[in-house]
Amino acid sequence: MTTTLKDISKRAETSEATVSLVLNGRHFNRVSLETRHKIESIAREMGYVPRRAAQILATGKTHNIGVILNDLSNPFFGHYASLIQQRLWANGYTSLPMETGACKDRERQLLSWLPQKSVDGIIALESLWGDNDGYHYVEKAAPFILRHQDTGQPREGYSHVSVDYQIGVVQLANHLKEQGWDQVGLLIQTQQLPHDNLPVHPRTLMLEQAMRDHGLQSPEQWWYSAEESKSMEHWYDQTLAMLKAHRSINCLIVHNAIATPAVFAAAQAAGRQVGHDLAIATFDNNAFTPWLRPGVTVVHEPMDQIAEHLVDMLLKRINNPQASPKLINVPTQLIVRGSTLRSA
Amino acid sequence: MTTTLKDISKRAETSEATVSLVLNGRHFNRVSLETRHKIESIAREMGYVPRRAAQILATGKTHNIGVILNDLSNPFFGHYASLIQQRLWANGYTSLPMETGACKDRERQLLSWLPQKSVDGIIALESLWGDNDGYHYVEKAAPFILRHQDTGQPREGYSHVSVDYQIGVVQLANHLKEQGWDQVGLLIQTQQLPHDNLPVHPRTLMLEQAMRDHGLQSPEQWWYSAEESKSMEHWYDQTLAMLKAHRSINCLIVHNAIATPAVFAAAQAAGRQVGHDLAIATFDNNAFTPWLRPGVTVVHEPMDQIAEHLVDMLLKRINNPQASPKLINVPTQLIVRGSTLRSA
DNA sequence: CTGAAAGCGCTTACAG
DNA sequence: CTGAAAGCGCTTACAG
Repeated sequence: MTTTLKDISKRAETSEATVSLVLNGRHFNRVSLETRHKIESIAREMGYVPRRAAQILATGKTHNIGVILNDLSNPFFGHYASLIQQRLWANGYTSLPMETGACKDRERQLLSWLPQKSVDGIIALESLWGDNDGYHYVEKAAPFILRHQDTGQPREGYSHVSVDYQIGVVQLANHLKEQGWDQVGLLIQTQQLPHDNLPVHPRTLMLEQAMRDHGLQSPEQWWYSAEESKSMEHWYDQTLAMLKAHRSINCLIVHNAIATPAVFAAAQAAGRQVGHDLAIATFDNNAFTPWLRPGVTVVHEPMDQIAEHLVDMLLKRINNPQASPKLINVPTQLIVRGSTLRSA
Repeated sequence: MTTTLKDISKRAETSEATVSLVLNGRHFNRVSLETRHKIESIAREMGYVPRRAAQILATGKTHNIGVILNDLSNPFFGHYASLIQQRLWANGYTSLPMETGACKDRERQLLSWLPQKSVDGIIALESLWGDNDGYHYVEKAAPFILRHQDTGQPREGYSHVSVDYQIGVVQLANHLKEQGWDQVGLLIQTQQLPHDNLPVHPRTLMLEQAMRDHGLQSPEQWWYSAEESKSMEHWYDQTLAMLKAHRSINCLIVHNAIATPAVFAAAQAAGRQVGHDLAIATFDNNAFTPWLRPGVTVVHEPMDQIAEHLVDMLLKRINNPQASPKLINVPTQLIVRGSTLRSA
């Protein structure tokens, strides 16, 4: 049916080995120009494409990279998936984006399933926090790089890119204080509904600390589970309720830029005017934050740079597995737009 | 290193064949309960995971599906990637989302590369139109399903889901006419910069026809290449220019919902008020269109339903390759929101 | 109920 | 410069 090495070798009246060498460009002084041209033209003519599975089985290299992320329909992760795929492709690798759906069990399942199945390495975009020890065992099965937002302390046993929200969050608190926005309503995300020993998102902890340091008050906080945070209605309802219950609030900090259109709508419904009597700031810059009116102030992580680091670190690790794990720290940056600027 | 069937068969004192049968659940009355339990417990204990490549080579089935799409960072395609991945997964398949970057050559490359390499079938989300004949040859290599937006005429040689924009576009023209928005500025996307025999997007053609049928004027049109259409600045600049040049325009139709925040901003900059002296409508509903103020009227395609069709048709075709190709027509629907409603 | 054997399509020493 | 051969780790008739 489809053509194989053997087919080509027969027609070229040579051995499979020679065909393999030629087609993989591993003929230096090893194959005569004549047979080489012959093989190449026959391969082209027969439309030969090597069977991946056979190559993988023979070499032990898949040239596949698993990319673990929360949800492809979220443009934040979609953008990362795109950046990573392009960079991997340029290096001869294929990326396999796999969704966890913000489910820790599913993440674990993927993490244990992927390495032995069909990838040479794994990049994980941490969207679930707490219980970091779960990552330890992965590196034993395959090179593993994690992007996370904890403070940049080295973790044992695997490489990681730490996105430093400390910087951006302090810039934000400082900026809000300067502009006189001092009563902050927090719309934050957690992993489940709040209870005793609830895993709080690391950047939320940093934010609270920075606010205390700058004398910002927080009369009210709302917590969202990852599940709820997908519902724009939910953000709208809760924002509206918060603004109605606490007239003193003059600033909203939203965990995720995706939600800002609903938050803007709620502010309008509450009779507030963003930039006049209400500031709004958020995380995770995206395509529309500059274009809402007013534009949305954002603590931004440099996604292009991070994607490059993730890929480059992983490929280095694949080529040199016994090197010790590395940590790269990438600073975030506050982008100030109209939503936190006091207009006259 | 990692455990193989042979390792297990040795420890269980049986043959690889028997181990394979048990671990694949193909023991009916063929393996004794005793050896079966023995094998299962040893496999668990040794943490056995089958090598995919070996299975693929032996069976010829990859259980991978290539999903060809424009750009994962675009939430429209990201959402499709997510829906398709979940449904495939539920059926024991893995999806490989692959970006074309809106490049026809790249698409062609993927289309010829994937089948023989590592997939059992292909789902393509057409984002490049014209030159449809290019798809013919794919089906010969692997089952192939296309989602496209042409009129729902059967195409030869492969199955497809035709998203019927005719319906939604007529509803839109009708609605605009009713509301008295009759001077329409068109912000449309094309594949390259306009010239003689330029491939116009099928739904643009339908829209123009529907507008003529309803007596809507179009004093100005702007065309965007797929490349330009990624730039929000571009949409903003061009919208502003259009509104300034043609004061008579009282309605904008935007090719892609992604751009609407920039279009709204431009309208504001031009001193226009959406819902009062300017209507805005668009295609491809997304998470924020309901939440801009006013909400954005949209011609919507039912993505969940389409994703289900795509996956189900493909799996059927894989299981029954000699069945003749099918066509499913899915209607679009107009969702009316404030952006096209005349407010008092 | 179970095992020996061939085969999937490559790659890679190795021998010449 | 080239070929014969082993091997990657499974599955699947087939024979018993």
